[in-house]
Amino acid sequence: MSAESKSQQAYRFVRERIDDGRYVPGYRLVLGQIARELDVSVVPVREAIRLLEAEGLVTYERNVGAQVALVKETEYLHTMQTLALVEGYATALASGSITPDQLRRAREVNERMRRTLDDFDPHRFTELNLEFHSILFESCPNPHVLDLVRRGWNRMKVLRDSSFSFVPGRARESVAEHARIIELIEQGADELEIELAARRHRTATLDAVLAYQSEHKTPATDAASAPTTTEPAPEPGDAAAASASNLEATA
Amino acid sequence: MSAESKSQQAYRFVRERIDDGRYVPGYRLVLGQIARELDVSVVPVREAIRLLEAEGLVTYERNVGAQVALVKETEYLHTMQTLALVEGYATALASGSITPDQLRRAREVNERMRRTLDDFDPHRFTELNLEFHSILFESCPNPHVLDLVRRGWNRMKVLRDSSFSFVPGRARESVAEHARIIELIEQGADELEIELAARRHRTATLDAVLAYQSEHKTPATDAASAPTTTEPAPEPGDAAAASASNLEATA
DNA sequence: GTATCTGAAATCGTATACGATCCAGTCGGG
DNA sequence: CCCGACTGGATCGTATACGATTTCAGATAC
Repeated sequence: MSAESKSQQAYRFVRERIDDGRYVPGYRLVLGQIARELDVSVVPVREAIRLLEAEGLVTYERNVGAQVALVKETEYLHTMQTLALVEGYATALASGSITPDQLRRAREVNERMRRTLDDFDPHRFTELNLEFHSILFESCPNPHVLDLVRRGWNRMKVLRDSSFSFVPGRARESVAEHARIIELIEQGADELEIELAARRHRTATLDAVLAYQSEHKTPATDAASAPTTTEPAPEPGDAAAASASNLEATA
Repeated sequence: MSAESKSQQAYRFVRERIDDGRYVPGYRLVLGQIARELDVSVVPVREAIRLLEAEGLVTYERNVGAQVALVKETEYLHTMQTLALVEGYATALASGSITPDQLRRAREVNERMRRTLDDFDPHRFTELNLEFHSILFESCPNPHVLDLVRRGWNRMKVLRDSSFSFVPGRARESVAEHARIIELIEQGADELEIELAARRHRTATLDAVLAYQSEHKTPATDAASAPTTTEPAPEPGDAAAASASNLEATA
């Protein structure tokens, strides 16, 4: 009768909360508690948690439990680097079969991004940015690569609260680079050229973030470098609290 | 007391059998049966199966069960393409911090590969090939990328029996390309240059496979195009049988 | 001969139960 | 005062049990 199994239900339940920030990094995921909330038993919840672990969204220790993954600065760097790689490639692969309508939509979204520059809203900008890039690689014929891109974006979501990714002033350049990429695709540039342009676009953001960071807080402390010994993890009670601030513009 | 949990035990049990070919693609994985073999209950087995599903090694359908993933020709192409991408990048990233000892080992392994050419043993060649490439990217500083490379190799293992990947005569070129890559790294070439060389090395193999295939059996039928309706899946009894033949040289 | 129905067997999905493990706080010895 | 052993509570890990779903063989109708 039920369209989805309880383990899938549990997966979506937790996943949703990680994605939108209700479960912040470090939040402890207690099987029994989640099971009670969902009115299911612990077995499907456990299964869901293990899947999330396999995706890298939560960490897990035997007989101890799970928590939303805590990430370090280097983790952010590596994720972004990988995302630059696969997304650039996906964009290049898709460029061969992109439709005029997709190009039109991409231009339009980028135009909307440009218009937000005056009255800047990082949250909105990030949303549009995701939409823009999605359009560019949505006709990528290799589902493997697309899957890797999705993973990269998901990972970035978890990193949202790490406060590494906000760089004021980068947005304007970003819009210009978007325009450049569209231009390359329109004039039927070489796939490798498109790939590298898209990759550089992401790498530039990464560099900007790192530069901004080393400029503003030189010690550049890792967030939660030793999650087991020190305890920066919020307790079950204040999951909703620590979120809702600190938005970013990973453009 | 036990070093590993039963779910991990079950995971390794099945994984091992998929990797070495005892469970061929299409082999039906019955929870209760595996549980009895391992003398555990079905719960940890189920968990293991779902993890394997998340990795793409098995397919799963609700209330029906799991089987070792059946792959099509396009799947092989996409996997190889993705592997070319991430492995090339991993190699380039690692080239910056590669040690003289690693370079020496790589040269030595490639030399061993060259010596097998006269009395060609595809199995041995493939082993050495894996070792060669592993050395090149083992000092890659980005664990994400390395993880993607590992996934790619694992996926290729499942594709082993698909008979797409054997191309006589390609081995010699492969050894030469290996030498070229080492040369580039030694002379401190640009990272992008190394990346593209390593990528082309893989892409060339892919092209060779496709060419060989279209030349020898023009219809180019997909293996098991509709696993649900037609039933090419071997039954539990003959798991050990269909394997042990048909080795490949994915070089 | 083919198509459809039906019931039993096989298999899956999850609730429940209970032992195992970990953690934090307490107590006693040094 | 500090440190190690002890203990209670919380949580995890898995065996077992049972209902739900699928599959398939055999029977029946056409």
